[in-house]
Amino acid sequence: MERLLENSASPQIFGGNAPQLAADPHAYGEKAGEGTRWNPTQEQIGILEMSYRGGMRAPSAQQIEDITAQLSRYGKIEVKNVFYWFQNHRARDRRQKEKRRNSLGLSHM
Amino acid sequence: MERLLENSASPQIFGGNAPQLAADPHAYGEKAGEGTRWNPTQEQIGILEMSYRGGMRAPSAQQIEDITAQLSRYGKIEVKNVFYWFQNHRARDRRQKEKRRNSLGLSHM
DNA sequence: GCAAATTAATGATTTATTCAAG
DNA sequence: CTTGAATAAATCATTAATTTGC
Repeated sequence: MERLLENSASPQIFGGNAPQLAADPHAYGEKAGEGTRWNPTQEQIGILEMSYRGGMRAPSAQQIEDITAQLSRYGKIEVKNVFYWFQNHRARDRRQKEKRRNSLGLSHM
Repeated sequence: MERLLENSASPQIFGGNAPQLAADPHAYGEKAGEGTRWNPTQEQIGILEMSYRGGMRAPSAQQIEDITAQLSRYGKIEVKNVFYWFQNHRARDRRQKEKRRNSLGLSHM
């Protein structure tokens, strides 16, 4: 499906060099260690969630870099992974809340 | 903060009798079977937001009346509710946007 | 127990918006 | 009115959990 990726959903935070990742199922394992998506460790997830619960929602470029540096202690990670993590977490958190809100009886009348 | 509400924020749209609307937080709900504020249903919110996203920002008196008529299908509502909804929604959007902008330089470590 | 098959989570991309420069 | 900057929403794609048949 060749995503081709024109890097649109990211500010100048990670410089615009979008990674060209392997859409081809055969492409893993052999080569240059590239093409697999970031797979966060438990420590990384823990730190990210603590930050989020502590109120961090849309960290600045600087904050993202700091977090990335901290997380890289526990495994390979890039700035864009942290950026995406917050984006996805916000969106999914919000969707859960909406769901909850709807499930409370608000539909009478 | 004494707003006292000189009906400055409302055009001739609802007949000059600006609803007296409680600048005072305590003023709702207590009185004679009237006075509870509008509590929009999910359908009403959905329609309003669709209108807003469709580009409607400061609807004319006629447009407001049309919308009110449409929304009244889903629950009790008045023209002033619609007028205020747009006013508040514009302001809220603007504020959220500002906040996001600020968060780029903001750090609160 | 163990993989293949299926489903659930979640990382990464694309699309549609927003406000407000110009 | 048009465009720049920056998402958030929606979607796509891949990985992990799990279910299932042996």
